[in-house]
Amino acid sequence: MLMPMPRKDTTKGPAGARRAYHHGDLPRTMLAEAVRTIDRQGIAALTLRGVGAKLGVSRNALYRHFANKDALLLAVAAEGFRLLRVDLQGAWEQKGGGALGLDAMGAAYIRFAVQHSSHYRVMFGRALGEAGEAASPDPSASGDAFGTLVVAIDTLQRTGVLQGGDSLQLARYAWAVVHGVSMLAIDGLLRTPADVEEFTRFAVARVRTGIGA
Amino acid sequence: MLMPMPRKDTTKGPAGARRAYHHGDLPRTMLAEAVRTIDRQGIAALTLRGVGAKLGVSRNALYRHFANKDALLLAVAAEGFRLLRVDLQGAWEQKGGGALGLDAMGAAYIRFAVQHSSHYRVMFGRALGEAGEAASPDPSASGDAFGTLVVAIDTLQRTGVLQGGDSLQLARYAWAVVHGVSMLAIDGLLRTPADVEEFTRFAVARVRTGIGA
DNA sequence: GTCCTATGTGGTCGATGTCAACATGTTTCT
DNA sequence: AGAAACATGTTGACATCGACCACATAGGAC
Repeated sequence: MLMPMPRKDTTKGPAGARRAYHHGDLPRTMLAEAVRTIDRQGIAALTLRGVGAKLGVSRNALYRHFANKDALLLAVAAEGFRLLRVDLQGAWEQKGGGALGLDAMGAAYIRFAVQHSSHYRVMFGRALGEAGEAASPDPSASGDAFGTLVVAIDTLQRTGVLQGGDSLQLARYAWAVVHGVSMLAIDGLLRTPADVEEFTRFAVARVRTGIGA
Repeated sequence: MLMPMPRKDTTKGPAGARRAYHHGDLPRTMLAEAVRTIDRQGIAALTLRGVGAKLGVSRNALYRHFANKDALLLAVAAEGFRLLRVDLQGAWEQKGGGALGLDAMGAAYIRFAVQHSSHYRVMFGRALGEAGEAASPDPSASGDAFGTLVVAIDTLQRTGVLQGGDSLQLARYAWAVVHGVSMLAIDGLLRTPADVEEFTRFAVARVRTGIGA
């Protein structure tokens, strides 16, 4: 039962592309299953044994691809930051930058948090080792996403769309707002999706006013 | 070893004040110990056995005062919301309300999050049952703290200090900002206390601009 | 074919949350 | 005062979980 994932395409593709030993890219599958579990039952319900079982694989299989449970969560967070960066960048570019681009980034951020709430919770929920320093994904992956925002704001300042001043401070402010809004949305203080959308528009507009666009 | 806490003051105070059966208000002591542990080792390191040991009391003693571990964390969160409400109210009143009062509330919020980061993480970290509905302390205790903010903003609108509009939206916005700033501060993206203070001033000022004071 | 490495499995251990049964201290009722 | 009722703390036991270990198997290198 549970069909050991008949994905045995032993693609002997070009050099070094090692894949499909026994199972067929377990790491990615496990990561996806972890996210799925968190989505449906919460972080607390995530168990290595459970992930293995769902994939028709024995418990310890995971240890060949992740150092431990924290590493798995860390991978979820990293994936989240990567996806977030892509979304932000996409929103910015689709609007061709400018003030509209900044607004779009804000909306995209919040939309990401709502749609990928599992990723988002892991990214910021400190479910990982909360010793806090070495384990934190912020400097590396988060930096990518945050960096996207900094660059955007910096661009707006140089093109005169935004007032001058410390671009890092402004970026931090924008980040704090969208993050705060995301938390409110995820934690259910904004009931309906319509509420979320309306408040998103409200907040994004206030940021523009506050930031001086 | 571990001295069973020689706090046997059998205060037979006035009516009904039941206390000091065996230990001397274990519930409060346990709550404090839980916070202390989280402060020093993180939420993940909080264990019922550990709390019991530190208090010179066997593991299950806790179960006479809390339904389970989640209940203990819930109590921490509830205490946090209570303390936060007091701080916010105090800041508002000390400045005699007005725009200055609102600024003071913002600063007080962030200061609370930084100084009581353990409480704060539990309050918003979803370390509790993340099924999310029944367990959430938001409607009750958080409502108290959030309500303080709503009342303040409503007052400012009626006295003409603040522009009109949906006071609930404005309050949500302010909340989102200070929450976002708090997260940045707690997660170490603002290195020094001076950084935190500076960014707090910056953010509070932007909120005022954005909100239209 | 043989060796090496990558990958998956089962055994086991310690830690943990929780339930049940019991022991002891405190209050209340008569 | 004595008994009954209750509050509080303890020990025993169990299931679950993360993690380590030794072992089995698959795939490629030579």
